[in-house]
Amino acid sequence: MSPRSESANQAIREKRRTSIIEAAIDVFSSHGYHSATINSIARQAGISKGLVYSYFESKDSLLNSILHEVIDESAELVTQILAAKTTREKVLIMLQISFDYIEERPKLMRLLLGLSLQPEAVMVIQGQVGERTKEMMGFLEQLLHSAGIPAVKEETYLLGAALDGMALHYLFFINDPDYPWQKIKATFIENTLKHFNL
Amino acid sequence: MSPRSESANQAIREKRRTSIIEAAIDVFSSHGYHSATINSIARQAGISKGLVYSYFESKDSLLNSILHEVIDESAELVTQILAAKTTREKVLIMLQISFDYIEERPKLMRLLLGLSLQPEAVMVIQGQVGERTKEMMGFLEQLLHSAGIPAVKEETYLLGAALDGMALHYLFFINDPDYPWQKIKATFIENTLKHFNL
Amino acid sequence: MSPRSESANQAIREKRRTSIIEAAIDVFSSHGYHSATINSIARQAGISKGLVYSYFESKDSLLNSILHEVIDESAELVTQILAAKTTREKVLIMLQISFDYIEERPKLMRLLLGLSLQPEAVMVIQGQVGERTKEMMGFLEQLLHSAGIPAVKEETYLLGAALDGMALHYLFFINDPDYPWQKIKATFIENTLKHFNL
Amino acid sequence: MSPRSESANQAIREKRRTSIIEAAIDVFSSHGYHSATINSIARQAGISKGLVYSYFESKDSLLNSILHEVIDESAELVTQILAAKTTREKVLIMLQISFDYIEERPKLMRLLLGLSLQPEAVMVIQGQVGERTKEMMGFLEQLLHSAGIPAVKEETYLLGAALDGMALHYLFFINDPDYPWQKIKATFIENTLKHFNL
DNA sequence: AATGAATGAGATTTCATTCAT
DNA sequence: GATGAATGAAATCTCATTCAT
Repeated sequence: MSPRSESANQAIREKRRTSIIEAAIDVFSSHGYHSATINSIARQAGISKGLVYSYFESKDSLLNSILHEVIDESAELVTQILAAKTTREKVLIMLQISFDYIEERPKLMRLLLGLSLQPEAVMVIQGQVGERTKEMMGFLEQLLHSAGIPAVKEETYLLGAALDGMALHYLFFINDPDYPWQKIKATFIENTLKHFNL
Repeated sequence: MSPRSESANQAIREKRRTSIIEAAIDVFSSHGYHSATINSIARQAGISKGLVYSYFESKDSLLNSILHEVIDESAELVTQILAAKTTREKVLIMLQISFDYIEERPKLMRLLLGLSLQPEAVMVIQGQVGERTKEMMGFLEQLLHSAGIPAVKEETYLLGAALDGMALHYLFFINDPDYPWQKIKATFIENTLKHFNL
Repeated sequence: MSPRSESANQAIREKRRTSIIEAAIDVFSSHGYHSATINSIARQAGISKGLVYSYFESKDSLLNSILHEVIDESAELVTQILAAKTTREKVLIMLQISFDYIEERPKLMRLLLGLSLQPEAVMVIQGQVGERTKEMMGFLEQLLHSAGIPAVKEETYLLGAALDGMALHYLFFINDPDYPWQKIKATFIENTLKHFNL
Repeated sequence: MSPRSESANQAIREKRRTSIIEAAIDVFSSHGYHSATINSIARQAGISKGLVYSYFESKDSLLNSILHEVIDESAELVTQILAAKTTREKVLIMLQISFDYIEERPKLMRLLLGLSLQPEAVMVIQGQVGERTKEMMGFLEQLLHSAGIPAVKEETYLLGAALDGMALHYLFFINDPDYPWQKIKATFIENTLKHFNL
């Protein structure tokens, strides 16, 4: 029989790549980058460890690829926020998107927060997580500024910190049945709008 | 020469133990628990690898001991807060103590936040960080409750999340000269008191 | 379309086989047998990894085939030498053929010399390189003997060693622009003829 | 009991270092650098593989250390040759030392010859083997020049090649009981002196 | 016949832990 | 009590070989 067609191979590779990345996010997230082993990532993806290296040069490069995907995704989300008309809507959508992200990609979120805590440990990352965070803060500042909020700089940092704190707590308590996430989220949104007089 | 007295020995051991724990917090904090090596901890403490094992059974047990010390320290801090008279004072002192802790023990803080993000990574820890966090939240709830704040549960979680978010950001931005930590802190305190009508 | 004729297929296979062998000599020679990968040999031959295995059972067997080809080639060369009439001519032709071989097949030469230095490295080879060398020495001895050279055995070994040393140096210095290979070669031939009073 | 004294440790380390280097020369020599495994070197040295890494940063660095030792040794030998008075003596001593080296350190010799054949394979080495070879050639040239030999350059290369060829053959045939090494060596010396009219 | 995705044994390297001194 | 030499399990990464297509 003839060999697989070029496009069939492309499809296989694209699918595998995605499944490895998902598996890696999962394992990096729960064990941390260094404790996670390529073997467990491969097992999680249902493949052999050798195959991981056919898709990613190294463990470092695998993490790097994940971060690049994240950054690309983030950029897309920002455009959604900018599409809103009033400031109130912009802030609301921003909050909504943030919480959606936390809820839909908790593992990715945990990975990013974990990496942001160990700048020296994971050399490869270096700027990347920092860059993304700063861009986010810049965007937030612009948003608040356009709403005419005084003391913008401090308020930006405070809002950013509050959002990251929410994410941290969500990840920490999510399996606790007594944790009233929906209510907390609603109260947070309410408090935020009120705080900014929106 | 006469042998060192029993009590002198004890004092030396205690001092050494503390210095190993400090070194471990330092190294665990910057490299992460897994990547930190006993060798580098020993070097940091100015002693030999072998001696670490005369004080702590294993790397796991060293981390465990750190956590116990932290928990004991926390308990002490709580009593300070309870000593205040008015609710406003209690909240103020609580905030002050929290920020002092973040500023004075950034490495410990980073370690704790990192551990809280990776529940599966270090089996031994499991409950401990969680226990401490929950105790903190309970205490916070009690505090807000005594101040007659409505929606106490949500507000407690929100305040806790905000404080952890502040810590996360402090650790992340602390080396950035443009980061206005003092102003942010002041604004946070102001906002919080205002939010609770204190 | 009609299927390719049997003989056309044969021709294609033969050509392919040769191209794989040439690629393998190239890669084995520059990286060493162990470090050479089937992948790079396939790439060098312009085909896929899998196809190499349709021509050769294994990496070992590929090396083996190379050696067999070499041995067959050598045998041919020997007949050329024997065709010469006088001893002087025989020696001259032998030297000429040796140097031609070194110059035209430096990669093969490097491979053979390398293998001869590592008897334990590649089990399969074991005897083969040795056999060939001994045959060569036997032939050389016969040649010198027929020229009435005294102390034939030692002189044979000395001539063989000198030729191998020339090859070794040629391979080592060939990229050095100051290396006067042509002059060295001429002087070697001159010295040799003089040494044997030819 | 008190820990080992500083000097006792020094002695242990020096001895081990030497034994690892000897084992490495042995294994590198017979299997080639790439095929040789750290495990087999460790086994040969009677230690665990981990200990090898306590003495040498990497396999590369182990090879590097061997080469440095070789280069240092070579320099010493050269001084011995220069101590001789007449040219004849110098040449004789040079030959003697060369053959002694081949006979006493056959494994090292095999390693060096093998490395000289694979300049691209063993990156670490890069210049080193080449440097040493060129220095040797330079020294040889000087020696012949001082003896008033015409066509010095070619004769130098020829003598160098002959010596390396002798080494190659010695290593190849040494286990063959019919190989008359002593006679070959004597004839070589005789021929050489005669060739240079010494 | 031809491809390259996939596997897994095996190599290098790291490091928690032990133990002789 | 104190040191660091020594071990070996485990992690990262490579590559010969297989096999579905």
